[in-house]
Amino acid sequence: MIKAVKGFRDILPQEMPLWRKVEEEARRLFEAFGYSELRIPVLEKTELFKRSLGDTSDIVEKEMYTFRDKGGESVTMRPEATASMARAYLEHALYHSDPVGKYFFFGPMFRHERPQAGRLRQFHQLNVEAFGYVSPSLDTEVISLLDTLYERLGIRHLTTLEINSLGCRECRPRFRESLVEFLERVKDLLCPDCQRRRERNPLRVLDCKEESCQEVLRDAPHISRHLCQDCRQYQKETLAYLDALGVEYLTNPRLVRGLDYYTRTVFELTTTHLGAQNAVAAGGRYDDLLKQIGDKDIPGVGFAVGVERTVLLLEKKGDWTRGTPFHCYLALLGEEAIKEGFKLALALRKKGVRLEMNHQPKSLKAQLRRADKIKAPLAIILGEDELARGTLIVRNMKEGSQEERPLGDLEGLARYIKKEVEF
RNA sequence: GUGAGUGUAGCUCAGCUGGUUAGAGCACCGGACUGUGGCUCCGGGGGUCAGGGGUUCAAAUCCCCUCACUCACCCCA
Repeated sequence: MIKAVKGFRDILPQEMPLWRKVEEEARRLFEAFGYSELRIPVLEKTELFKRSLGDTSDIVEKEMYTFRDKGGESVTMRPEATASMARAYLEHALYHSDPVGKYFFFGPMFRHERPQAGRLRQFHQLNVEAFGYVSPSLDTEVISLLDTLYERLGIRHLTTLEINSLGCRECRPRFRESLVEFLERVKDLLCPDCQRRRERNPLRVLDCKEESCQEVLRDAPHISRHLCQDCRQYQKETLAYLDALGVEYLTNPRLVRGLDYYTRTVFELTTTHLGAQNAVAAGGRYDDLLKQIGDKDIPGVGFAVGVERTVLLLEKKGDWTRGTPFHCYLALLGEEAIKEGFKLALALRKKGVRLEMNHQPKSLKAQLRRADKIKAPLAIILGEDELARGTLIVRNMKEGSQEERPLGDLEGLARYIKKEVEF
């Protein structure tokens, strides 16, 4: 048997209601905040991600689905959306029509990692990006949007919002330098993973989970002490806005994001309910990203929500899902009735009645059993006897009562059904 | 890439220290009730016991290899 590719999964009908809930709530909210939907392609030139994420980031180094297309060009299935959205923004020169560009996107991402609970090779993200302004209130808008989304979904209480500032192109290098210096001094005390991180991506040593490392890091340089005056003021204002809005958060000076392009504000929405995976959404400001992939010095801020992980939280909370409910089941007996009934089915369906019928001759018992199984509140029975009388039977499955109605009165029947099942 | 665990029906699982034709519940189909669902009772279909090799008179059961899945490390949404 041919099975799905490892790390790629089907989303079955029974899961769809929760997916729709997330997508619909997100769309409604994003639009309320002034963000417009933008669709980006699955495939991009590999160079885009190398430049934006950083050559030495894990994603670029070992997790991308990269291949040469028939023209010999190296292309990559997007591992994240921010770089693509920035590319689209620049490519279409959208900054000309409006100083601030606010966009959202929903779609699959691809990373070649070993799958485990809450981690897939194809997974979905909802992205929000605001290009054009450097402003604490814009950062706050974006963060409060994420906060509100989870609030609306009823799972904000299962998560924690953590915030930090990574500094800007002025102060971040200085901090990095002093951190590297510090790590050099204590390198023998670090775990083997951190030995590697120390050289590749020193900031990441900060959020190592090893207790021994955290012990050592107690004396490590603090990012907050290295922030320049502007960054310090920026963070202060951002936090003040969040306080004013009543957004609950924790500042975490050890919070570092895995992608290279972040500057100043970074944040993560984490949970303890997803096994080893703790991030359900994350984002931040990236004032140097657009310059790296285009030539425009345009700042941006945004976040990505892990949709699978969000759906898992909804399930954890106990949201239950059910399929599309039927309004009516049509039971037919005898060749003539089947012909006539098929026409009736189409007419009712055109009027919006969610109607199911059988496509194989079956006993009335079997047909009603199915009507019961799919929880249709009404069943219409049309057999040879009714056909001869020019009638049909409408049976109320809950009450067990039924009545005979004229076959020709389509309008009346449709009205009756709508009244009975209230749709 | 590294480590650990698990593979028996569509699903959840039983099958003790090897011993005839491999089981249950749920689900599915049907009958009891020739045209009236749910409840009950009865019956039915569905398995290369993940695959391959080995030990043995005999393997779902013991050993080895492979594969798949899961979880964790790593990384991240």
